[in-house]
Amino acid sequence: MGANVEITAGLRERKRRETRAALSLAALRLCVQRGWDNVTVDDIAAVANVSPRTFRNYFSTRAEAVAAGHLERMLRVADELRTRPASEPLWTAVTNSVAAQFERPARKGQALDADRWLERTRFIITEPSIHGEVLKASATAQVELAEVIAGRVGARRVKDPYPQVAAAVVTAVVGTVVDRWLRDGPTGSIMPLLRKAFELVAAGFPQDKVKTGK
Amino acid sequence: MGANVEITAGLRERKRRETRAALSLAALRLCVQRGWDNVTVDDIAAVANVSPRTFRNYFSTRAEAVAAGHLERMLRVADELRTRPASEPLWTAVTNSVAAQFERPARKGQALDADRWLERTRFIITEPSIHGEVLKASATAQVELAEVIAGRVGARRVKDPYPQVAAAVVTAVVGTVVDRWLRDGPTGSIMPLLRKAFELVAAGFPQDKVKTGK
DNA sequence: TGGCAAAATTGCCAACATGGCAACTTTGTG
DNA sequence: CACAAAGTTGCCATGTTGGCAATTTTGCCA
Repeated sequence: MGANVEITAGLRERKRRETRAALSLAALRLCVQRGWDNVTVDDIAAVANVSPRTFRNYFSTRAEAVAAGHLERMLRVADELRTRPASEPLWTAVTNSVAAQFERPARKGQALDADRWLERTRFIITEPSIHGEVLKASATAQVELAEVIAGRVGARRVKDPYPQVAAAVVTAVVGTVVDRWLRDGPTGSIMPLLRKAFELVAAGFPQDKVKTGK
Repeated sequence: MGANVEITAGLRERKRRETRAALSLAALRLCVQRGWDNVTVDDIAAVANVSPRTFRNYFSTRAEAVAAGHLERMLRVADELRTRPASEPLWTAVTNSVAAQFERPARKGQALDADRWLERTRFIITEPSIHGEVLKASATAQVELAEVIAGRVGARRVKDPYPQVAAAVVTAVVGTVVDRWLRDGPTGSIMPLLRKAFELVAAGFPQDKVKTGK
């Protein structure tokens, strides 16, 4: 359970997801374009072609709507991790799973997409008004992440703190690295930063003579 | 700079802090007592003896007011860490600093205080409506924590990811441990849980044969 | 000490957000 | 094809949020 919730469709469920996605996207688009303070629920609902009241059936706040994309993304990290070969060391697998969700979508032709992706990611991570919601979304996804990790390392006994703590660390590292990456002009790939950070984690944050790489 | 902001007083500043504290406390008290949904800004302002408009000069949302206590607490963790002997290993120092802020206040006589402290802590960590704000508060304090850690391990070079990542990990571990502690009937001290979690961190989350303690 | 500029408090208020309720539509199924 | 379940919408009462300007308090110095 929990793996691929998307398998089961059913027109009803599908439309629901579409509406939700449309609202979330509309919210993000408008906020990036006009700025957080210049977007109302009515605006979002209008763009998504539903009534303002319906918006509220899907999200209780604008912030939640905007952060929904981030939630999805973090859930995809967990999903990605699930598909990684068990032979891979945990932190390697995690690094790759995260990177897969935070690399620019250079795939489909247009470089325009990459720009917009960056613009949106930056907005989500940067805008103070939604920071709380974003962190909350991460925390939500973290639950699933913990389950995946538990399955991966083999839950030793109930109440083994390992999975929970490891998942929390992953969330923390991702937050820190993405933040840093965005600030220091996100020119290159985020991979090096991610790798370095998880190397630190894997090494237990050595305090002594140990030099960090080169 | 940053160490003890409280040294400098000035009547003005002092009163400001008092008012802020009074509002925050009033908010927390009322919310614990009546439940999140049954408390309005007006109620809080009334208890704190200021106008509702003044409340808004200090906090922009109820959630922020309630989470203010948590922010202070996390800042105290950073302050505490600053006073720890540099000889102490980082994770030991951190464990102690955190524990100092999350142990029940068994000091001053009344066991009543301990109960109320637990009740409030539980509310802050548990109530979904403020979860985002609490996480945000942690993130805010995390900045200071990173500075302290940087000073402690000796910031190698600018952009050294160590302090930021380590601080993020501390925040993550604290969140996870406190959560777990509260759920599993917070009968005893939180220390063992903290210690175990930071041992995991220090060990870099071993995946192989290594048995975790006893 | 008296007086004043800066800071804080407050009232007023318009625009939004939030969520309960009930009417009305759409969807999937037997 | 009829119908129960699920989804959408309008209506609306309460609260929230923050700008503006009037009023009061505070700290300081001549």
